[in-house]
Amino acid sequence: MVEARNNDTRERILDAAERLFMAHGYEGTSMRQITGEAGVNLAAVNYHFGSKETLIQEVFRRRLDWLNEERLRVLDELEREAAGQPLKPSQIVDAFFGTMLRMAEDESRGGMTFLRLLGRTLAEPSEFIRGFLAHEYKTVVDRYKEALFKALPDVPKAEIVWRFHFMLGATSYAIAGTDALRLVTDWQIEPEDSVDRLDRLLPRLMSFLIGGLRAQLPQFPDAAVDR
Amino acid sequence: MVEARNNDTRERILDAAERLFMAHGYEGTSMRQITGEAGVNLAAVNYHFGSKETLIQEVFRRRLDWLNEERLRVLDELEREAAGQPLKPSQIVDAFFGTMLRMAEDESRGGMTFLRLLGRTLAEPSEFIRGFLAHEYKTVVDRYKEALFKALPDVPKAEIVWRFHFMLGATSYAIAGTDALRLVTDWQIEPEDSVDRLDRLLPRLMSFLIGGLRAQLPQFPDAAVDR
DNA sequence: GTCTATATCATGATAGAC
DNA sequence: GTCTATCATGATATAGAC
Repeated sequence: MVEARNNDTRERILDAAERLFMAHGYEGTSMRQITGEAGVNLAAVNYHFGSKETLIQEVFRRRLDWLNEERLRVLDELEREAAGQPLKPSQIVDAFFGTMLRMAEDESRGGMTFLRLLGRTLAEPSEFIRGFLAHEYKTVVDRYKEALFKALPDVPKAEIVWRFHFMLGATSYAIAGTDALRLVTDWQIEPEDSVDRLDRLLPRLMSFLIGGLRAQLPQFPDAAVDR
Repeated sequence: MVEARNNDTRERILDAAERLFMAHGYEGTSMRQITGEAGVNLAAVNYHFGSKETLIQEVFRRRLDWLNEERLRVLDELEREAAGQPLKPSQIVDAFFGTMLRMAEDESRGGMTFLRLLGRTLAEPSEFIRGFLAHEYKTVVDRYKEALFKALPDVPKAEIVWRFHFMLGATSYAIAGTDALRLVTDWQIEPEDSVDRLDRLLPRLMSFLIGGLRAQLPQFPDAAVDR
């Protein structure tokens, strides 16, 4: 809490916005709340970011740039080591989802706050948010899809894409960590089973995802053609 | 579109609210949008429902009452037929998630619109919404948890609860059917692989969920005790 | 760069005529 | 039950002094 008194304001705004968007959503958070929590003037947001839309984009960009580069780096590394052989599905799943979850252990990269924001936002209705997220993600998702195609040559590609989709959903939901889920599930949790214990969540989630990814292929009730 | 000219207004409001909340979220939808689309007067919402909060609760209650009763009915039926024997996990999963997805084939029960709204709302940040959803769901989730405990006696209960949680996430995400996902996944979809073809989605999702539910148990890296 | 003050507009809700 | 008119509030954004 020293040093560059300058971009301090900028960072304080981003931190407050990250936390509040996580807690109340984009539409549910006002600029007054953000500047109030950041302890800066109301006008500072527009000065530094231009608009509320640009602000949330910056909130994501600040974290996602690193995450997606890291995901590509890890995949490159795995493929280099494999020297042309297909990877194990569990390696790919861990490189994509594990890297994301482990990021939450690093407070300087947003910690659980950003992870939860990300989980919630993937289901967010605002079109422009989903739009730029899709753009941020496109390259990395394409690379991972290709890796999965190679790793699972017997599974139809459409099936793999759907299962990627299901894995994203299970993970987003798990990391969104809404209180609703604690209520819905509402079990007597032991401390080591808490949502916040990422070291316990990660192996659990990985088992589930890999089980789903490698599940028996579906039996369609009828080879019906288009209606 | 005739008959009771009276509660017609009420239904029109509920229909419009359902669609708009699905498309833009709770905070992102205004009463003016709702009454505009419903073709009724702005004051009608407050007259019929009292407030925006009560309105969205009614939007959900109208559909969830039936769904959750149906889920209990189907589970009762399965347990009656099993006569004390544990059910197959796939039967339980289908009774819970399959019943939900098949509801979307019935336009008079909200169709895809309500299904998507439901998927998105489970990750919604607004506390009061998650609060009453949790309340609506509590009984049915408890019953299904018990059924899963019996069906999978070798799997620790905490593990089953987590996997239920993951299944909910994968399903919510799949039915939320955001355009973002089409972009993220962005494959050349064949018509029969479209999000809207529930008859194709259901078997796919079931395979994935059951694969995840029955996956190998996780290996925790270290039997660490509390910090 | 940061502040105050304010412009402009949209929101949820209600009072009261019909 | 339905309408018009309006209130009170809070929203995003900006102009202009310091």
